[in-house]
Amino acid sequence: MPHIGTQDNPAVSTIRILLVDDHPLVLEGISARLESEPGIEVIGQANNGQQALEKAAELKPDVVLMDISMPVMNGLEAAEHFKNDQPEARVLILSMHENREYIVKMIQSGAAGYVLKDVSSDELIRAIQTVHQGGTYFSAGASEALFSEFSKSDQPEKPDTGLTKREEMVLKLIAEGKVNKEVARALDISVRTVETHRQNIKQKLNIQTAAGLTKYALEHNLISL
Amino acid sequence: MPHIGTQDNPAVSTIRILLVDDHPLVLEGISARLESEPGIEVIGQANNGQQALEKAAELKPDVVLMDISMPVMNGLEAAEHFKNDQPEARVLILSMHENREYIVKMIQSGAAGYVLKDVSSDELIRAIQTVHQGGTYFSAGASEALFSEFSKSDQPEKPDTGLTKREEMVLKLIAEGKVNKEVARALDISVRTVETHRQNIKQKLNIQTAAGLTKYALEHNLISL
DNA sequence: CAATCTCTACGTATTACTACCTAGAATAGA
DNA sequence: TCTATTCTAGGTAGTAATACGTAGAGATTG
Repeated sequence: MPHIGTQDNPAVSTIRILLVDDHPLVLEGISARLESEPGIEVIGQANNGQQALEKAAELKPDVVLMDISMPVMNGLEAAEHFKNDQPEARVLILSMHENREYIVKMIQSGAAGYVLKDVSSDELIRAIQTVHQGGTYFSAGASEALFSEFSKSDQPEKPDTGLTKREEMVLKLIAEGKVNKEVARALDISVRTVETHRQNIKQKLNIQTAAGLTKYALEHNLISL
Repeated sequence: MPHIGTQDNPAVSTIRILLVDDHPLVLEGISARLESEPGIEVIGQANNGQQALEKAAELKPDVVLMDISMPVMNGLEAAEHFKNDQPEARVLILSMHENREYIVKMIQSGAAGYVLKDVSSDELIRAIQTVHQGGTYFSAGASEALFSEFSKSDQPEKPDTGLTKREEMVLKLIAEGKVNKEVARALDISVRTVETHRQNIKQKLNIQTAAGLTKYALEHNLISL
């Protein structure tokens, strides 16, 4: 327990942690490891979300290190409550679920980070420090799960559009909002040629309108917003 | 400067860093600070994205710490190239831009993290360690910018377009690829009215073409892909 | 080398969109 | 209540896009 009036860590204040997990063993293990770390102090433990909220209200932890799956009140609900009732507390999720949905939900519920249980204790400590400083932390597996779609969505599959290069080029320019005349100028070809391309494109893609073309181009990442 | 052949850090291999920034002063400062950190080694520097790619190909850094705004080839483009050409290198963006668009784009371009230039050197080092271990790091400001909408994203915010409800409706239908006649039928109004709406919309948004309208609608979440 | 594909370009007619107006009815706000 | 806004609708003209053709030059390929 913290004492007052004597010399504590001078410059860096200790990060006060509330540990929440329904497995006593996990609780103990992590607690022991964290306690051995200077600058980190485990000020309390809880077995479920309900308890966590109560203890947090009393202890005012800096960081709440919490599991997701728990009885009584799971990490998701608990995170919601933390966001509303005790926004000062930074919630760091410690989970074994690598599921994207989970992670996104946790973020939306206000969690500041998400580490998988397979991380090293060093990494866990780094995560704690990060969220304490206001940052966001995702461990490798989590960030992968979280951003895999995100990042792949850049140029995912270039699914064979059936369009020729030239047609794609024309489509791209049209989708960007250029009129035929401008496209023609840009590609240094006749307006009629552009029209021909345009027609062929629409025929190939079975699209009728200009707006449809733009939508198509966006869907297929020929252009970006 | 690094030496070879003598005792380096034994268990933990050194994190080899390539620093990229177009400001020599920044380069020097960060480099000096990082060099003082055990476990981190600045193996090279570059002034722009182009150089960064070349040097990286040669030096094979673990982490590329890179600015966004640079001449010749900016961080965004460079990150793209890294993703494609040297995916082993983890790209950590060091930027002063707190803009959400920037951050999202960087992630989509394959960056493993994004730290604002106002972070402490301790935090920067933590970020480096994080991305090196495969994690994702966002500093406080960045994660805030990144997830503020995300968290709210239950209803993906509708920024005031200045359009009336009816105009939005028309715009939506147009953006979906409907021609005026279809819009008119859908809303049970005259084609002329749709045309009027269309004109007003274009005037309000300062957009000239139909394709532009679609793009606008997509950008502003009036419709989704 | 003939067949195919791609890119280029034009003709003609029709339809759609655009620009720039006016204007009435309904509604919301000061 | 007066006013501004919104939604409705139209006139007139010009510009752009579409539909449906044809067709030559150049590259690719079986």
